[in-house]
Amino acid sequence: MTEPGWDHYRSLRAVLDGGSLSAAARQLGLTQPTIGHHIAALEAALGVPLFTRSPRGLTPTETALALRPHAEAMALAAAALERTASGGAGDLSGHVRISASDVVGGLVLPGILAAMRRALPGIVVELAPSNLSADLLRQEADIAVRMVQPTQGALVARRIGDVGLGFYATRDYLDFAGTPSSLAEIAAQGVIGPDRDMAALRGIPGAGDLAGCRFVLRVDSQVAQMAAIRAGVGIGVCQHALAAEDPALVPLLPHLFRPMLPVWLVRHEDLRASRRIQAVFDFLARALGDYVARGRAVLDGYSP
Amino acid sequence: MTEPGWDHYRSLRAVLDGGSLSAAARQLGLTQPTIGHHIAALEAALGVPLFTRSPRGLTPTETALALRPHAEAMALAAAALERTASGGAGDLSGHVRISASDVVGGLVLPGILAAMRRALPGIVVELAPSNLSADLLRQEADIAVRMVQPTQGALVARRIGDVGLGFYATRDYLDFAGTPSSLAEIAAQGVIGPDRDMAALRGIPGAGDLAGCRFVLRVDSQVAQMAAIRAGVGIGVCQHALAAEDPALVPLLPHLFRPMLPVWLVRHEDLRASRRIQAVFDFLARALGDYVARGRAVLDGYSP
DNA sequence: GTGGTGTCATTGAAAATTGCATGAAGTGGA
DNA sequence: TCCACTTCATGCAATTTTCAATGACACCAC
Repeated sequence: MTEPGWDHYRSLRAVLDGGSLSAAARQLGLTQPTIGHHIAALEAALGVPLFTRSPRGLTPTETALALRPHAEAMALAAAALERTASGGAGDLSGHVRISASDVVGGLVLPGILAAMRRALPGIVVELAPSNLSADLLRQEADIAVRMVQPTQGALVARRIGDVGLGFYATRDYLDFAGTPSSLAEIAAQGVIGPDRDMAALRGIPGAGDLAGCRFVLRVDSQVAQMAAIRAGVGIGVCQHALAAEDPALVPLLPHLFRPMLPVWLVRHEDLRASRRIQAVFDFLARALGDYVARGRAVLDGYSP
Repeated sequence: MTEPGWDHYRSLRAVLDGGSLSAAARQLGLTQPTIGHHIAALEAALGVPLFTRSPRGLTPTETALALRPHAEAMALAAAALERTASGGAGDLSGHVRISASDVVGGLVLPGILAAMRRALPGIVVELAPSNLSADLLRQEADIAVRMVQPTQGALVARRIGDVGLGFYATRDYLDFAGTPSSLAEIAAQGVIGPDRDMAALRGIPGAGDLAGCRFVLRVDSQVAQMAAIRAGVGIGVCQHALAAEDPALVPLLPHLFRPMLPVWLVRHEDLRASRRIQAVFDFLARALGDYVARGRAVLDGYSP
């Protein structure tokens, strides 16, 4: 048994991903016989078949499925390597992959990234909206914005501050449904809330009140919640700094209901050597700091 | 720029590891010109030099150092893949890599593994003693025994139970130094404790008393602590089930000082498909459960 | 049924990779 | 000073890998 090279693992991953030799060949820019050779070589080295051939593709055997997670891990590491290599690592250009929750990624970061485009013109950002937090250690992103404190040792985390949340609705909606003047009235009137991801609520200190509310619309995507609030569907929860950008939104009882979310900026410890990632990290830290401060100012503006 | 294949990354890693083309070639079973070609190809693809050549090897540039962690991650994933492939994944043979703290790996597991050798004769175990806990997500091990609850999402953890700790010393030592009859006397007489890794103490519930003690010997390795206790250096902390195996060891105040450590068995969520790892996991769970029960019985035996 | 589209397998030729042998150059010890 | 030993670089031959073309088979729509 001669040890197969890493290129063979790449082919294996591509076949597992595409479901056929041809698809894998297209994905890798090779040809179908080449991939076929790779798989055959792997099977010969292992002495076990990895796929059952059929005229409409390859079906992985149990063995191949067991190998899959490791092949995926290799692919992620390779992608991260290529990202790092994309700039000279010494100069400030290349790709940086940022992971953030959907609200942050969809509504907060765009403005910040626009400014970054001017400050760091060589940087190409890949934005990965995701609510999973395991993706940094798996190399799926270089930098992450998180609303919970990271607990893992291999990560470098910087606490940016806290964003305040509050109830908001459009003026139109309130004219139609009435403006509630207590938390009980809000609970009775109903709010826009999460669907299956009730765990999200538990993570928000001070948001216990929400759990007892009647929900008039349930969506897990907070971007969708935000859109629903803006469209006048009802009352919902949103970040103060975000709400302040839309003059149509009216704050409700900002002094009775004031949960706060911590904002953490996280990156892998090993990525210290990359000036590019450091630069992006620092830029995001400053910009998110401004964002957090803006939110605080908005909240202070609602004098009791 | 034509994309380099994964094999080139493997060569890069080997050169970073070995410090020269020749060393890398030896490591990979290739020849020096071949590795030279690979590095040259990578440099051409990146447009940046990765190494400065010298007659006594290659010195990595900053760029190469930035790529290193990702190349290492690929190597770990490849090693994990090969481990998984080593058995048919369907049958119960092949390599399994287990990570555990030094006491567990050095003193507890050997007995268990001896039994496993009979129960699962096809399994080859690689034991990696390490106190770092990040190594599961990095694929450095398939299964880990941990004394803290894992916090990460992608891991499957099973709580085995709690092991009790207590003060022990040899009869010889106590005859010479006197047998303390209170925690204060132990603190005054001095104990064998950790060196720089004081953080280890904080993780042990109920071991706060230790922090105030005078230390007569400081070693971070708990195996070394154990050896020192056995050799009659002084009083030290050790697991009841372990101490019970050595008739020379005498328990001290087992009812006044009784910290407990949780035992967790952890594996990667993705490795569900591997019957081999599942079998080892189950075996370890049972055996460690017995070990924990034995410790409890020992403690109960010390009637007040 | 029939044509179109997808798949994998096989062939032999072209292209790329690898290895061998050698040269040049620096280091350390006698 | 010279020799032994290490390193990397280079040119060329041999091997391996890759590709293009083709055949065979299965499925779906018409």
